[in-house]
Amino acid sequence: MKYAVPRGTKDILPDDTPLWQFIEDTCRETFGLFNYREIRTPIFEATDVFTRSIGYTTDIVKKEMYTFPDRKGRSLTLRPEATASVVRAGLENNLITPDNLLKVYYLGPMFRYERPQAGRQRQFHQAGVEAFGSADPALDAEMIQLSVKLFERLGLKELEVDINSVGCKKCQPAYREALKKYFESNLANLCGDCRQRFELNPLRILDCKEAHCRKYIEQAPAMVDHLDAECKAHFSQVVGWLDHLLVKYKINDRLVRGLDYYTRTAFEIVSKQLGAQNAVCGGGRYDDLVEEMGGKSVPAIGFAAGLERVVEILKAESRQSKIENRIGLFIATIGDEARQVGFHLLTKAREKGISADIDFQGKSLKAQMKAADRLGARYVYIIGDDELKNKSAVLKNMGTAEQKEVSFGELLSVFVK
RNA sequence: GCGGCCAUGGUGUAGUGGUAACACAGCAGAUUGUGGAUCUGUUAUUACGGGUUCAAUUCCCGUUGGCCGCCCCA
Repeated sequence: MKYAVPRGTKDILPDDTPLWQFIEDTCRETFGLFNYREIRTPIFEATDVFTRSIGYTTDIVKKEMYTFPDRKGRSLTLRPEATASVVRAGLENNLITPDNLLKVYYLGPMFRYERPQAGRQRQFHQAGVEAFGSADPALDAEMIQLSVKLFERLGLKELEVDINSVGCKKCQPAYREALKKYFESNLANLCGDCRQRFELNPLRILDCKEAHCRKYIEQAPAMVDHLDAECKAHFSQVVGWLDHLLVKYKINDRLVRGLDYYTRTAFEIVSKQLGAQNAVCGGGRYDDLVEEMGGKSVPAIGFAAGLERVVEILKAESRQSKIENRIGLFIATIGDEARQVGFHLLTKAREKGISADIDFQGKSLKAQMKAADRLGARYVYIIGDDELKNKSAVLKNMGTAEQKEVSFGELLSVFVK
């Protein structure tokens, strides 16, 4: 094989596209129900758009971005996620202002240079929403409800919603100190990675899966206990709204997200049906990002769902219900003249909205029938020399094998009714 | 970036140090103008490069890729 897809990318083939289309349609519909409107931003941006928003110390920025100079030497980057792009677009087009509530959604490919693994690719697809202009806890709850509804409509089961609050600029530093103080004495017992995290971002220690680290993590102080009054009130109202909306959730005070811009509410939906990469969706509030990117102070919240992971689950559940791509009519012909007439009828059928096809490989009638069968054609119209004289031919129902004589003129009316 | 496992026709799988087996799919045919059943025939330089050997698909090394885990995240 001379050419192959680049590592970590995949072709989505015709057998799978119906499933993808179902997922995409369901996303659009569900987001629409919650009054989100679609936004489409470029697939690459000036590198700064991502480095400044996602954070210089995150893995994404440090080692996972596809960054390249264009012909004029500008540094561009394939988007590793879409929130930064949406903020940039919203600011540039004056859609994000303190007084305007903006609800947008997006759908599309993202790029991260990582080692491929189950549920992890270098090009992958996300569907996400962002809401700007409100710090209302009800909005946080609505967004979590939206993500749950989305997966419900997609038909996913066995999901768990985890939520936490990571505090804000004011109270998070104190919590970091508290964590450092706690881990300091046990530093020698932690794994090498955690010792690094201790310096760079102690919050991430909470995420460590090493068994011997977990012993210490369990006893570590929780962010929830270190929130300032406002963050605490916000979090309890989010939880209150979730209860009111009957959304099931689990407070997970060890939940930490990997992007630097999150504040207050952080949430994740994980599936028990996936491997190590088990999050189907993650998101949270980012009240400082808009200002950091040059806008006024505008609170915001969003989440993104990983579509490959949804596909993986739906395939495993084989719940895709074989969304078949059948055609309505196949026109089988014998001889050149019949083919010309057949092609004419084919055109008319298509004009009437009937999906239809004809042979292009010079096949025998038998082989044409076989081809029609494989295409799942509901009907085959068989035209030969005799039929040309009578302007009438046999229409065969491929399901029942019934045949009846139908004139050229009547053919389409049979389908219309 | 690190570790483990793996790499045979379109697909899924056998197998052996001496030039590849099976299933399914595909194509062609089994009386002349008709599909889905059956039968027959047909479809592979055994990922790439190098090494050991009289001889490698089978052994060794490297490369590339895949899967799984770490990391990280969706």
